[in-house]
Amino acid sequence: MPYTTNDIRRVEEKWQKYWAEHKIFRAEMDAKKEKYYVLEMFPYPSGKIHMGHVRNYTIADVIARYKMMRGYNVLHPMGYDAFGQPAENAAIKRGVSPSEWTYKCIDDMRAGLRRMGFSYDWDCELATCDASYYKWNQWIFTKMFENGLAYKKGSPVNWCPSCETTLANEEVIDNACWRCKNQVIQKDLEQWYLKITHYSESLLEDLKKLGSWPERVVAMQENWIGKSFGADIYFKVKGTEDVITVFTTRPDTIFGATYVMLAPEHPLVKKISKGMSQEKAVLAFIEKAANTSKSLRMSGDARKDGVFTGGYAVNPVNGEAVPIWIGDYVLMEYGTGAIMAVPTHDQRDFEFAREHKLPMRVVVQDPANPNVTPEQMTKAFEDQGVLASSKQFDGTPNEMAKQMISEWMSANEMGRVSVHWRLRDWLISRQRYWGAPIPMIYCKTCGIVPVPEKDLPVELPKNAPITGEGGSPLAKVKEFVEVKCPACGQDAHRETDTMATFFDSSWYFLRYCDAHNDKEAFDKAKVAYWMPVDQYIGGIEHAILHLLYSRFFTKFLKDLGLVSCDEPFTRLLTQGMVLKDGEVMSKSKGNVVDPDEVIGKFGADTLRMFILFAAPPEDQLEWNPAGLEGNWRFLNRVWNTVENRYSSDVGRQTSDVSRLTSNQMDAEDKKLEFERNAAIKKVTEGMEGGFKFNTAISAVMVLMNAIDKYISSTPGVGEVRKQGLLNEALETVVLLLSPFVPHMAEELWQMMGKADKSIAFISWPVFDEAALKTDTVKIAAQVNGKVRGEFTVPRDADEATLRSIILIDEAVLRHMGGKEIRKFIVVPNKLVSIVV
RNA sequence: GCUGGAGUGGCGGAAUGGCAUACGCGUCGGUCUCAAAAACCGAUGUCCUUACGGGCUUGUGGGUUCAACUCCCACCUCCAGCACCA
Repeated sequence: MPYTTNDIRRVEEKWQKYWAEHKIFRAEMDAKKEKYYVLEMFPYPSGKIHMGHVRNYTIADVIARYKMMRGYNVLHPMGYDAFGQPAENAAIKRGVSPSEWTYKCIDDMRAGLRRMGFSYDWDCELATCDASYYKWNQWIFTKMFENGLAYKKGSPVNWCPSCETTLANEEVIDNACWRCKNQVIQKDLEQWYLKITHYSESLLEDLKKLGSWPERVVAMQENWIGKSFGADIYFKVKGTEDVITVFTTRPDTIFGATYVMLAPEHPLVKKISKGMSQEKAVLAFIEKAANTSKSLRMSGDARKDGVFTGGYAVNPVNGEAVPIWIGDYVLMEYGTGAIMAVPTHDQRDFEFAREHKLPMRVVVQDPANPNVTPEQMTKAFEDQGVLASSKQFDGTPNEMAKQMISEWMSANEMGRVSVHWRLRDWLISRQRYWGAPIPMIYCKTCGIVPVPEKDLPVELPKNAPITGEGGSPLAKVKEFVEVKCPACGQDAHRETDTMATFFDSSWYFLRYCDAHNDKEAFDKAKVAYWMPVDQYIGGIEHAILHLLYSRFFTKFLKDLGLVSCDEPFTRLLTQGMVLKDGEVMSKSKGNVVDPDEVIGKFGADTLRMFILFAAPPEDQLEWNPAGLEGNWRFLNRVWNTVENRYSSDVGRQTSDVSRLTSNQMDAEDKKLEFERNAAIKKVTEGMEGGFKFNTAISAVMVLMNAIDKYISSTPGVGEVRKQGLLNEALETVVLLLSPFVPHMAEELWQMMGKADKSIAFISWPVFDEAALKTDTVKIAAQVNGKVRGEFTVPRDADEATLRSIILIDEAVLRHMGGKEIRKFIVVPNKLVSIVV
C-alpha cells in the first residue's frame, strides 16, 4: 500500500501522542550523564507558527534528536516571549484583554509546534507573562538596583510617537522604531537604565571565547560596543579657569588643531558665549539643534552646520589660541561632547573648515605628496605619514607619535591616555501595560525603595484601562499606584512603568533549567549542570539586542554567584530567512505559505525534510513546491521499499537471520555494504562538522539509490542471508533519517519489528572503516594537468604497478606524444599525474 | 566610508589543493496504460564534430603549483550590519 495523506495524519498523530504520553523527551538532571542543551529563540506568540519558526525549530529539533541518539542527556525546552505591544494593540482594536489574547495565541502556537513533532520537554514550558515568571524578573531588577546597576536618570531618550513609549538605542534601527518602523524622536524624560556599560570590557573581551559564533555576529557586537583608544586633551578657555576636555583618537595631530568644537548641549557653551556679540546666534543654534530630531541631525548627508561662540581655547601643546565653535556634528553622548578639529586630517573637520573658512595646517605629511599646502588639498589626508610642524615630533611616523605624544602630554598634565565606548546604558522602562511592572516604590521620606522579595511579584492589575492614549495605563489604577512605603510605612506610590520585553528574554534560558521553582529564580546546581547552552539557534536579527543583553545578564548573575559560566551560549547558529519568489515571506506581501496547509497535504515529515534539504541552515531558503514534492516522493520510496520487504514472509523471517559475513559477499553485496557505511560516515560527519543537513540527507538518498539498485539487479537477492544484508541497509536508512523525519522513522522501525521502545532511544549507527576500504579503486590519470584516462587498480598500488597499468593505455600514450616523462606523481588511490 | 559574508549548470546546491557540477528540482526520451496520472528506467554544463574524438567552463584579470572553485595579489558585482562615534 502506498503512503497516503491519510497514512501521514494517522502516523504523525500516533507518534506525537506516544511521545507526549511517555514523556520521551523529559530532561532530568543526571550528573553521571553528559548533558547537551539545545535552545532555539522562543517565539513571540502573535498567532500561529509561520515558516520562519518551522525552519528555526526544525534545525534545533534535528540537533536535539541526533544528540539524544548519541547518548547525551538532552535539554530541549520551549516557551513564549509573551509580553509586548501586539497584545495591547489587539486589546485596543478588539476589546479583548492582552492576557486573554496572549494565552489564546500561545495555545495556537503550541498546537502548531506539536504538529511539527518537535522533541520538547513540555514540562519546562514557560510564558514570560506568567506572574510565576516575571516575579523573578522583578527580583533580578531589585538585585541590579541594590548593586547600582539599575538607576534612574533624566536625559534625552528615544521616543516612538506611534507606540508612545521609550526605546533603547538597540531598538532604534535607521532612526526608526524597530517594531512599528515609525520615525523616532528625542524627548527629555526621567527613565530607568541598566548599567550594561559596567560590563563593556568583558562583553568585548569575552567575544574571543565565542569562536564558533558566526563571525559577522561577533563583528556586529564589537562594532556596537565600539572601544576607541585615544587621549583626552585639556584646552583652557582663554581668560577663564574653565577647561574643555576633548577626546581624540588622533593625538598625533594635536599640533594641527585649528579650532575646538562643542556639542550644542555642552555645559560650557552658554557660559562661553555669555555677553559676546555671538550670544544670540549661539542660543538660536542651541534652540534649533534641540528641536531638530536626532534622525535629521544625524543623517550622514546633512550639511555640517555650526556657529562661533566668540570664545577662544588654548591648545596646551603650543599655547595657541583657537576659536571655540559649536556644531551639530558633535554629539554630547559620545566621548566628552567636545572635539579638537584638525581639518587637514579629518574629513568632517575638513568640510566644516572649508565651509566656514577656518584655518588649516598640515601636520602629517602624505609620503606621495609631502609638500602639499592646505589650499591644494581636496580632501583630508587620513592615512599614514610622518609628522611636520609638530616641534620635537617632526619626522616621527604618525602611528608611533600617537603613543609618544599621549605620554608626553600625560607627563606635562596637558592630557591623558583614555578609552571611550560607543555602548550606552540600556534604557529599560516603558510606558506600557503589557510588561513586567518595575518593582519600585517612591517615598517622600525614603526616596526610591525596591519592593521587598516577600512582596513579589508586583502583579499587573487586570482592570487597567487600555486605550492607546499616552502614558502608562498602570498610572490610572489607583489601587495599584497607592501603597505604603516598605521602609517607613508612610503613604507612597508605585513606579508605573513596565520593563522592556528584552529584559524577559535575557535570562529565560536559565529558568528553563528549573522552570517551576517558586522559591528562587532557579536552582544553582541545576543551572550549573545544564548551562551554558551548547547550541543556540535563531535569527540574525537578534545579533545585537537579545544576544548582548543575555550576555550582560549572565555576567551580572555570575557576579552574584548564581551562575558559573561567563558566556551563556557556546555555539550559535543563525538560520537564514525563508523566501518566496525572492522575497521574505510576510503577511503584508501576501506571499506566506501556511505550514498547516503543507502538513495537511504532505505531512510534517515532508515539510521538515524539504526545509532541511533545500539549503544549508545559514543560507536563505527559497520556497519551492516542486522541491517539496521531490522530498515527498523520496519518503514514499523509502516507505514503500520497507513496507514491501517487511510485509513479505521472507522479509519478516529474515530479521533474525545473521547476514553474510565479509568473505561470503560477492561484489554487489560489498558495494551495498560500502554504500551503507559511507552513508553513516557522511551523515555523522555532516552532523558533527557544522550541521550540514542538506548533504546529510543527500547521503541517505545515495544509499537508498544503492538499495534500489541492489534489489532490482542483484541475482540471488531472494536468498535469506542476502536479505539480512538488505534489511540492515534499510534499518540504517531509517535510523539515519530519524532525526529528520521522526514520525515516519518510528513507524517504519515498528514495522521492522524493532520497536520495543522509541527510536529516539536507539543508538546512532556506527560505520566500519574496513567496509569502506574496497579491494580496488578507481583512479584518474592526468597528462600535463588534464584527465586522459580512468583506471581500476588495486588499493594502495605502488608506482611501479601504476606505471605498468597506465603507460600502456592508448589514450594516455597518445596525449604523451612520445615525449619523455619528467614527473610521475602518485596521489594514492586518487590519481596519477604525468608531466611530459 | 568602515565591518562581515557571498558570486559554481535552466534552478536549489555539492566539492576547501587531487576526476568540477554529488543529491534534488526541472526538461527531454522510454516502459506500463485504451488514455492520462502515478510509478519505474535512461539522458541532461557548453561549443566544434555525421561519428570517433576534441576545445572551453566555478564573477574578472594576474600569480603560486605536476594539479586551483579551493591558496596569494588586484579588481568587479551583490547581500547584510554600522555610520557626522572625534
